[in-house]
Amino acid sequence: MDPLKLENQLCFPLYVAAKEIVRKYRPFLDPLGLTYTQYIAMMVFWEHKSVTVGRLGDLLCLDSGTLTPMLKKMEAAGLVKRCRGSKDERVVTVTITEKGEALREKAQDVPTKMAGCVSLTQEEAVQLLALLKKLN
Amino acid sequence: MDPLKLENQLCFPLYVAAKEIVRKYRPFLDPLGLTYTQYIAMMVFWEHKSVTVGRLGDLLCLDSGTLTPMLKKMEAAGLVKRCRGSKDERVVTVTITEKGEALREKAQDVPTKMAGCVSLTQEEAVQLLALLKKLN
DNA sequence: TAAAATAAAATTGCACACAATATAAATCTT
DNA sequence: AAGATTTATATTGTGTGCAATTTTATTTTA
Repeated sequence: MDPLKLENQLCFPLYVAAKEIVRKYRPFLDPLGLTYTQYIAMMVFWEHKSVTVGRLGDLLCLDSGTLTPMLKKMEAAGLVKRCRGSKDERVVTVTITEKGEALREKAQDVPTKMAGCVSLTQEEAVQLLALLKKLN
Repeated sequence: MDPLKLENQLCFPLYVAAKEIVRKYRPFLDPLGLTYTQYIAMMVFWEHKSVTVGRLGDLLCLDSGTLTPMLKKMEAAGLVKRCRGSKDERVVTVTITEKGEALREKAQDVPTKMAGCVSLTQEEAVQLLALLKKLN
């Protein structure tokens, strides 16, 4: 068993599967005007209404180098507002707008549609989730 | 159970795990002068010596938009050569160089080092692999 | 309290990743 | 065989993703 053979890697199917899932989201997210990364950010906003950039980064495992430009685009799209904190001016708090809230309705059926694209049973999904968590 | 909550997503842990794995490779690949994507490409060259861009794209699930610039960098680094086919001039065949072959020695212990970073048993790894394959 | 250390975002630079389009060559079709 | 179609890469444009650095603000420390 050659450990430097592509087919013997664990990382590679993981890398491919992650890209594949994002790709499968596209047809459902395009009509909403969201990328996958913006979509998971919106999930945070739908749940918390308002979070700092740092907190968002912790939740999404993304740094400011990725988030700052993306949040500016989302602000330009009218989905969120970005405000410097008054108490601590280093902090930027991002808050969902009415338009962002409204998008939630249109996103409602995305998870169901995606579930239809994934050929795993409920049990397998749970198992996969457990293994992925253990990986981190 | 809110299907639009981040914590209820299957995709998100997958997306995070994939990024995390690539991140864990960095300290081992940096000394070789390879990125993760270049590393998996080198695995193909170590195995096949010579492949077309198209075939490489099939194996790595990457398109020419990603491969062409990367292969040019790898050529500039002296790891591979790119040659237009003489029989069919549309085809570009990429061939590993001596230097590319030599890099294999230095990469030899990367899989072992990585295995030390992943907290999965052999059995769990097999299970994960099966679930990921079913996902595609 | 002034200087040093720390912290939060933003910026910069590089490397993907991929859709869409362009280019050029080979193949098919009539 | 000329035109249409298909095929293999390359190019373009947009959007991450992250390390490293910078900027600005806060906190700690001497």
